[in-house]
Amino acid sequence: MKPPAPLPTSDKRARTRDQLLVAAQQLLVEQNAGALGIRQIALKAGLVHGSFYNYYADVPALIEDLSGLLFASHATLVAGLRSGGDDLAATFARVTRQTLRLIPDGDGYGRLLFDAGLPVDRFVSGLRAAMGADIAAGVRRGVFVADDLDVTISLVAGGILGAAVDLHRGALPAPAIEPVTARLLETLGLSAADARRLAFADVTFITPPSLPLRWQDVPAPFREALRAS
Amino acid sequence: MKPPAPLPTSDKRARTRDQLLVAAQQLLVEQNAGALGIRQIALKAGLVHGSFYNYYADVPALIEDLSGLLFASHATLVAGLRSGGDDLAATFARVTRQTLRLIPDGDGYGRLLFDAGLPVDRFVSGLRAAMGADIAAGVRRGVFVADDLDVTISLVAGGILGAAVDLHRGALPAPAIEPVTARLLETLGLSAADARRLAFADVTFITPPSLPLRWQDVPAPFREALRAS
DNA sequence: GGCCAATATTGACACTTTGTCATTTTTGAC
DNA sequence: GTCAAAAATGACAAAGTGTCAATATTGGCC
Repeated sequence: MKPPAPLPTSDKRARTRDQLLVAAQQLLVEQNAGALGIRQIALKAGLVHGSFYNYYADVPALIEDLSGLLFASHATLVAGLRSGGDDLAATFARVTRQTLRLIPDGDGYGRLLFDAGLPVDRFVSGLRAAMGADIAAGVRRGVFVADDLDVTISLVAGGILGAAVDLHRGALPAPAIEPVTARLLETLGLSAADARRLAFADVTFITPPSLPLRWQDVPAPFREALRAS
Repeated sequence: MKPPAPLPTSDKRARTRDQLLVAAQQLLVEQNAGALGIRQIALKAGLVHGSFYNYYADVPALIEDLSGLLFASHATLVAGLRSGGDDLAATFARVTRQTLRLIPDGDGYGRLLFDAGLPVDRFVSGLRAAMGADIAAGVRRGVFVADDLDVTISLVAGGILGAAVDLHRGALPAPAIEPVTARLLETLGLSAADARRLAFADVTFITPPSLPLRWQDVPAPFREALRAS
């Protein structure tokens, strides 16, 4: 079987692995991660099942890489939002709003995160770490007030996750994103007025990367820093 | 209903199914749900793998039942706490504290919920529903204040989940449970002083059911109401 | 205690999937 | 254009899944 021609190119390895990841994401639209099979993924990616093992040891290994890719993709987005200015409260509001906006009527971020059975540990702990650092910095500068920092971080990170889950389920409508952001800012010690002002401020949102995600679309510095495995 | 049949009155069926659930819980101490095999579970329960199919269609079906059992077990616990009194704020504090106490140094509730790869959807949405009803009732009675009920419920439910995750990971120490409870009560509109008083009140905790869980240990009314499929 | 139908268990079977690997094909640097 | 390294292939052994007719067990009834 044969012949299709020699393809152009350079990093064949990276491209083939992305093909596997793309195939997995397509299958995850209709299946749970637990139901994915090596044969299935490989065929969808245009490979014979034996070739899968050139890239991953087994399906969980691919799933973990996909989960890392999802996190890297979000981290890239956040980095873009963060570079806007150095007002920590305003940055928090921007990041929170844009993150929550990814969920509801979506290209499928919500499904990937909450319904597909991916391990979201890395995502959640990464979110907590990044946000924890920002909140701690805000407290040091006097922008935020928190008598018990760890408790505040848990509640704020949990609140964002809870809102995301509810947005995905339809238990919260999309217009609730700004009120949620405002109340989180209050939890961080801002006055109700300031919280509202920041949460409802006009902002231009960065367009998020569309699915399916590919490592090749992740800027190189992030790719190297975050592709753990 | 079966019109023509001498009905079995034994609980052998229920006992064997509980054996399968127990075997699965034992295996989940060291394995992910995705890695469980029918043969493995059945052998551990003292059966041949073919017998498994008398009880569940496949492993995901058992896992779902286990997830329902976990929720039923918690719901039973909460019902016991709730019957204490009709002060909604005090009840909220009791339920939150006892729920969070299950997680950290545990018989394994934390692992089962957060690490074993069980689908926690039912648990999370059940928590949200029960808590949402209580919060709404509290708002109606003037015990709680919430301008946007859905937002408040999302943030409070998410906060509890977030704290549970962090307790399980060790990012929050067990003594943080009461401060977390206090801040959640503030989110519900109580004054800082009232929140602290309720969150730190002396209470006698009900001892939770120990693992492994069995449907036979769930009181009959809850068993019937919650054993979905 | 012993009988009997309903029910549970068994083990063998066909089928699917996984993981390995020697071989063939493709790639891209020279 | 050549060639060593890298990737893809397909056939295989091993393991798991799901089915089912046959066998064993259970508990109600006398």
